[in-house]
Amino acid sequence: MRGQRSATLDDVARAAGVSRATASRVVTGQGPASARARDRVATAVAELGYVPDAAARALASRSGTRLAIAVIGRTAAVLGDPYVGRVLTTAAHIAAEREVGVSLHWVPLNAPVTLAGLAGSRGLGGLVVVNPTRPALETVPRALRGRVAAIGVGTRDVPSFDVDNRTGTDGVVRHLVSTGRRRIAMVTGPSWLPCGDRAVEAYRRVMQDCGSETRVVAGDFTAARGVTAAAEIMSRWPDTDAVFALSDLTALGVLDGLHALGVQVPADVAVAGFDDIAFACLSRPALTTSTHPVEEIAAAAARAVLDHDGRDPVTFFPSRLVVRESA
Amino acid sequence: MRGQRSATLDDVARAAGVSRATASRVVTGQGPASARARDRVATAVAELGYVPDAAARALASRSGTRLAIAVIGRTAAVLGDPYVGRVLTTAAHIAAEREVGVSLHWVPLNAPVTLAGLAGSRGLGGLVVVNPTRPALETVPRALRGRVAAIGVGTRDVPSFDVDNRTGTDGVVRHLVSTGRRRIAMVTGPSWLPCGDRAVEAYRRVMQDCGSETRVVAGDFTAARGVTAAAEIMSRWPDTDAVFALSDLTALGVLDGLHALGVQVPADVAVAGFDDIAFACLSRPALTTSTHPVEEIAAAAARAVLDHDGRDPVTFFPSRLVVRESA
DNA sequence: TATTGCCGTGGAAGCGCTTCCACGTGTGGG
DNA sequence: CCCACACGTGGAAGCGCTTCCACGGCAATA
Repeated sequence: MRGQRSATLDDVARAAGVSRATASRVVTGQGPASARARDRVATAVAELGYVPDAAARALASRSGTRLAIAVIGRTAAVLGDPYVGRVLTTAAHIAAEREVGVSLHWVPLNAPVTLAGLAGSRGLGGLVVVNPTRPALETVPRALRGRVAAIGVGTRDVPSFDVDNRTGTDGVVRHLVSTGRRRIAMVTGPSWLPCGDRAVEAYRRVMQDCGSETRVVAGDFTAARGVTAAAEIMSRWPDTDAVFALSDLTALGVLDGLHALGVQVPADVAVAGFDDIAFACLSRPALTTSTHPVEEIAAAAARAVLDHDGRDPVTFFPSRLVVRESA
Repeated sequence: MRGQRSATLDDVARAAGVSRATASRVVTGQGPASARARDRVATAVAELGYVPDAAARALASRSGTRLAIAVIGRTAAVLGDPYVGRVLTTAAHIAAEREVGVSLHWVPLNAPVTLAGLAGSRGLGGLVVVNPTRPALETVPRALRGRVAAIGVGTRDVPSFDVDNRTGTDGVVRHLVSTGRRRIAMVTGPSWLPCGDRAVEAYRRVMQDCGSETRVVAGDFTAARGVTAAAEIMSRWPDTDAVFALSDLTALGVLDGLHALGVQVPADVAVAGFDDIAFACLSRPALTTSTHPVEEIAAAAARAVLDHDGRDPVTFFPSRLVVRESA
């Protein structure tokens, strides 16, 4: 068992009988190196169990070797959300392809911890901000601009990637109308997330087209809120015949809340969600919803920051209606 | 608008009219500094928008400022699993308390990418390995030993934290027995995860105690597997009157598969899961299960590596039976 | 007034790595 | 046979930061 100190590149170079410069070239695979040198260094690396120091490497090469994901949100709940899990999974994949690490940051809303501190910019290859708010985005250090992308919100400040929840909502609500529903309530997302506005707008338009009043209650994308929202809606508008929630989690909660109220779904009230999460097809009745290609979106964002390409400011990914039993 | 290069500590020192050493002391808050110096440096920092470079800091101070979470698993699915999301949430919190970052790594089973490469040890304050396999654990660089903890598996190699799924399973299966079930099938976890062994053992013991045969099929903690497992069980042992799955996700899938087969739950077959995930109470019928204090476990593991305390090698957290409608 | 002690400070030495540059070598063409 | 040109190599200069150490100035003590 060797001493405490872990092996450095100098140790490797010495063991291999070459200079540190040569050892570095071999280890990184950059620059010329004779077969002989390559061999000896490789042997030494294996023998000493050498692992390059990420910090030193980042410092010397002044290049990013890390993809940071910052999740903005009011509570810890956001990280428990399957949505974030899918984003992280995807990011981890893209990062693995590029051989960069992923760092994860949870930024509370109205955070004293800003994205600036988070970044510690050297060694940061790119930053993907999930559900950014404008103030949060403004704390991104200047040096990083151009290596930042947003997902979950369409903003023009940085390249953004999001699902097209305008047409998605349109599709769902029209489906409800086409099955004879007219008194349709909507549970939105949290008010600090502007992405819901486009959806609400789409909903209003359809309601207007068929001469119905709008029934909007604020949500927060959680299942718990769905339960209370169901009660709220049925007490404010007892003749409601359909509920559309901008999140499957919430829709599932609505299903539960309605069940507790003794309301039959879809016989009495139809329920539809948005996202098409894995559980959507496991609920009873199975949830009608609209897809949300989270993986595609996250991959696009991760690639955008890592490749540093100057893309269109906002990209919307299409959402597709999935009709199951609940509506 | 200042030049491209972001401000360094030298810039701050110059602007404040002090030496770099003093500036460093003020910024880190370590070491003596006069009120005057503190003031001037603080002003300069604010003015220049200075952000310390994490890499350089880690390199110079040779101290860890990052908590790494490595998730071991066969497919990307593991990261989509709510379990991992909860672990990450918790880790992010603990890390935020300690003012360290979190990095996330997905390590495929039989990974060419080992935990060694992941670590790039400098700047790593600790490593929590989720669902470690012994080979994976062996790739952890020596320098890191003592700053590594495992969760999701009880291993003696490093401090480990896991739910006590032996007594948890015992509780669930005895509950099934107490409600008159005798022909109970079990869907296990993935075979590469040794943690399931203790659970299977507990199940076998109860079955033996009441003179029933064991009916075990291998699972993988996914809902999809639950659907196929239900079909498999009902065709192999048509008289089965209860199914216990070691994961709620799988149990939910079993519910779905049984429904497709026209089997009534719990009338014909009782179903129970393990984990008590959020969706457990949203399914119809609501799922009977046993708790899994993921947050507590993850917090304990994160604290253990960050505080570098020499705790007991294996800690099991108790699981509590939650009876709902499905069993 | 001379001596001891302490505190705030700046100089300088690295942390482990990448990369520029200059320096031999060995090859091909003139 | 000599010059040009590659190519592989080692020396050395940093990357931005922390921290050791020695130094000067001040107040407290003799």
